[in-house]
Amino acid sequence: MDNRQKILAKAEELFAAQGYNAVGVQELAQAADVTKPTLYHYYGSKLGLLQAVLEDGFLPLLQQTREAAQYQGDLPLTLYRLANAYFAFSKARPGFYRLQLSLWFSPPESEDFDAVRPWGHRQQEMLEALFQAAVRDHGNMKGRHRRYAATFLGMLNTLISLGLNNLLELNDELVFNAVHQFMHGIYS
Amino acid sequence: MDNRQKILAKAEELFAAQGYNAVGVQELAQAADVTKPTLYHYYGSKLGLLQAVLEDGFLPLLQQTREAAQYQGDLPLTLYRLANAYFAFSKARPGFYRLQLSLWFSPPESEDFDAVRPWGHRQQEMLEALFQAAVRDHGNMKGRHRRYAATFLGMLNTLISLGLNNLLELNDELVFNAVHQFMHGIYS
DNA sequence: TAATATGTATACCACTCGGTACATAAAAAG
DNA sequence: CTTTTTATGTACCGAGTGGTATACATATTA
Repeated sequence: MDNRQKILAKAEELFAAQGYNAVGVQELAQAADVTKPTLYHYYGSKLGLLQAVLEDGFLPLLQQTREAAQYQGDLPLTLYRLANAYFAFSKARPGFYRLQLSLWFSPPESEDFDAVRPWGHRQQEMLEALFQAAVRDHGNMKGRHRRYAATFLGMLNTLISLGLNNLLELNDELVFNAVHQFMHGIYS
Repeated sequence: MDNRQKILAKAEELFAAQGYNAVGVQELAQAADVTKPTLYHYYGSKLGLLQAVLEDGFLPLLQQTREAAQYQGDLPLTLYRLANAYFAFSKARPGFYRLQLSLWFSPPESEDFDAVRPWGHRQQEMLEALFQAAVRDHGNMKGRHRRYAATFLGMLNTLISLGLNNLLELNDELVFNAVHQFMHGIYS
């Protein structure tokens, strides 16, 4: 593994464990067994490193969830696949998912939040497009696709953060129940 | 308003807007129109100030929600009152609620998280006691009170954070729908 | 009026922060 | 074999960090 990747991996690990602001560049370079100018050579700044970490995690997440979010006439099935994709990703890369969640809830005026904002929008857009497409078959959803997208992702993140803290097992039964409960909220 | 309160109010405001780590003690004292030793005179340390801010917010929150969480045989009604209490509080003190949420999602090894942890537990205990009490009338809930407490609070926080960002209006209809949906998840 | 807390200000501490100027090493290209 | 690009190390920067020693002012109490 070259220095570039070593830095990226350690950054994801330390940012997830201690938070972006709490980790110093010096500490980071030391943990990656590299000197500070080397780090700056590759990533330009601490914020640049954070952005690289986010891109490294969000690109595969978005790719995998986009595939699952293709609507083909069966909304519960699509949501089921989507929830599974999210759960699988959070299990495969728990550190990144933790980091991403904590950034998402960080204060709206901070530079950390600015770094996740665009990725949050891309997720939101993907989900909105899904619920928009489903309006054809579920007329009563009309005009609510934005709200559905936000609450669905919120529900998933609630469950995932419980899963990350071992308070819940993210198994098939849970996925089924969660989607069922969410669909019930749409029908009624 | 005396200096003590001025410091506390500014701290809540700045911590909520920029994050605990991103705000310096110097900056804080300046914003409260006070010198640094004055701040240390009252609160001892930056962490001590954060703890005071949390106590100042969580004590009334817990008091108001505890009253709403008294189970008297009607679970949907209790959850309805509880959700209303949470929503009302988040509207009354949006800055504090934001801060509390962001701390709750900050990395588990950070000192910020240590500061909210006990308050999170007290909320969790209150909700567990409620669902525990409701087991008498809802046998199928048995053994799941921990999960119900966590997911119910998670749902409320999802909605509240959408409300704080003006993506959702936290009105009576929403409370009704949310509780209804949650109860459906219990029955089925 | 004297003694005692309480509150506030000046000036400083050692340390860490993110970031960089500059020299050198290694490798690729001519 | 030289030149140029890419990569890494040494040593440093000014600014800001959380925190404090100490003196001074203002009340309260004896």
